[in-house]
Amino acid sequence: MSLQARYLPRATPLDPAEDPPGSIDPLGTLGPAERIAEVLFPGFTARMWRPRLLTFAAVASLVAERVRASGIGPEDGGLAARLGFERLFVSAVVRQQMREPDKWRRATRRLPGSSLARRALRSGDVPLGRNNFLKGQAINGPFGVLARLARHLGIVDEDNRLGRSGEELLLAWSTDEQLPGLLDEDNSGAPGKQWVDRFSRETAAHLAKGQWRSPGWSGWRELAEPLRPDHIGRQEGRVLRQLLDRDPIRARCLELLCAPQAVAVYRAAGDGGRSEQDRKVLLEAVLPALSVNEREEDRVIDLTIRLADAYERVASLLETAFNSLLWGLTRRGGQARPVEFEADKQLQPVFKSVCRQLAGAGQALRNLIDRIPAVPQVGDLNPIEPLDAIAFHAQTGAENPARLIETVITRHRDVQVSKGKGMWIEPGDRWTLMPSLGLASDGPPQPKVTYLHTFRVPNAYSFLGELGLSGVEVPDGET
DNA sequence: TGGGCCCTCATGCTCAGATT
DNA sequence: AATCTGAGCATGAGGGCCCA
Repeated sequence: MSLQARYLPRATPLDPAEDPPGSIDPLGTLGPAERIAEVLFPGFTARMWRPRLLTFAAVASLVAERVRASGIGPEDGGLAARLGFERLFVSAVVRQQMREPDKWRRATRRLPGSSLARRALRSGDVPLGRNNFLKGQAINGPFGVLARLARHLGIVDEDNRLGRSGEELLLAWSTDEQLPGLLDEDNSGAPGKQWVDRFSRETAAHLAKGQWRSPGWSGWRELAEPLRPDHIGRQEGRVLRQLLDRDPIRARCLELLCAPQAVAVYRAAGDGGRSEQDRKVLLEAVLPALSVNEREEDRVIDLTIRLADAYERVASLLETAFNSLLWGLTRRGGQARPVEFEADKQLQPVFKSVCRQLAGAGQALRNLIDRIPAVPQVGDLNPIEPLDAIAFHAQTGAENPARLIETVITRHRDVQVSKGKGMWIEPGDRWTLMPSLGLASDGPPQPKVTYLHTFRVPNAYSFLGELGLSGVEVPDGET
C-alpha cells in the first residue's frame, strides 16, 4: 500500500504553529495526589513491583564500586559500570528463561528491559548497548525504577553508592546464596568475593572492549541464578521486610494489608483495575481496621485515607465537568458559545449531578484540610495551598452549572499558564477546542467514582506477595 | 482439535514536573 | 537552562476464547 499525498499532515487555519497544549492533567490534580500517596507508602512509585530488584540494586552498586576502584571504567561515578552490569544481568535472566521456560517463567515478569534483551538474543545474540536497550536506562532500568525506594531504605546513598542497609542486605543475600565473603576487601578467595570480582571484571571488559560472552558461557547462569527476581532468600526477605518496616507509617500500612480480610478485598477488586483496588482496600479494609484512639500511626493513616478519598472524589468530579466541555465542543464541530453547554439537554443532568456531589465532597475535603496542621506527618509532605485551591473550586463549582463551567475553565487556564502551555479550550466569544483533543463518545461523560490517581496499594501487595504473603501471588495460570 | 481473532496487559517511550 | 525523575499512554505480544 503506497502513501498518498492527501494523507500527509497539512497546516490548516485550525493548526496553530505554536507548541501543542500539554496533553495530560488538564486540571493539575496529579501533584497533590502523589504527595498524599507518599504518606502511606513513602519511597514507592507506581512502577515498583519486584522487591528483589532492591537486592540487585545493592549488588550493582557494589560491582560499580569495584569497577571504579579498579580504574578501568570511565570517570562517571560508576554509572556506566552500573548500567553495563545491569545489561549483563537482564540478558542472563532472559537466557535462562529461554532455555528452561517452565523453571524461569516468573523470573522476567516486570523486569525492565527483558523483552528488549529477548529480542536481541533472538536476532543472533546482539550485544546489548545504548542503541538496542532501554532508552534512559539509568532511570527506566531495573535499578532505576527502584532507585527512589532503595535510597529511602538506605540501600544506596544519594550518589548510588552502597549504603549501610545495602551492606546488611548483601550479607543476608550472600548467606542465602552461599556466597560468603562477598564484602571482603582482602584476597581471601572466599566464594562471594570471587563472584563479585568475576562479574566486576566482566563488566569492565564489556565496557572497555565491548566484550559479550558466547551463549555457552557459564557466567550467564551463575549471574542469573543467585539474582533471579522470583526467588528471594529467607534472610534476605527478612532484611527487606525490616527495612520496609523502618518507617512506622509504611510498616503499619503493610501490616494492615496483610490481614486476610484486606487480602480478600484486594483480590475481589482485581476486576475493577488498579484504581478500584486502591479505593476499596483503603476504604473497606484498612480504614475500618484502624485503632485511632490507641495508635498515633493510625491517626495519621486515618486522616490520609480520608484525605485521599475526598481529594479523588473532587478531582474526578471536576474532570467529569471538564470532559463534558470537551464532549460538548466535539459534537459541535469544535466551537460553541458558553451558554450552549448549560442548555445542552444531554449535559444538563451531568452538570447537575456533578454539582450535587461536589457540594458534599468539597465540604469533606475542606474539613480534612483543616485537620492537616495538627498532623505533621501529613502536613510536612502536603502543602496546604494547592489543596485549599481545589477545595475552593469544588465549593464554588457546586453552586450551579454555570459556576461549575466557569470554575473548571478558569482552573484549566491557571494550570496551563503555570505550565507555560496553551489551553485545550480557547475561551472567548465562542469557545474553540484545540485539534486532536476531542472526546467523541456516544453519550456524555458520567460522574465517576473511580480514583484518577494511584496510591500504590497494588505495588505494596506485589512486594508482600514476593516476600511470602500468601494469596497475592501474581496469577500466571498454573495448576 | 486447530486456527484465528480479539482483548488484555506488560513494556518501553514520551512528556511534564522538580530540582539544581 | 539543563538535568533528572515519574506517571501517562501508545503499542504490540501473548493468552484465551470462539467457531469451524
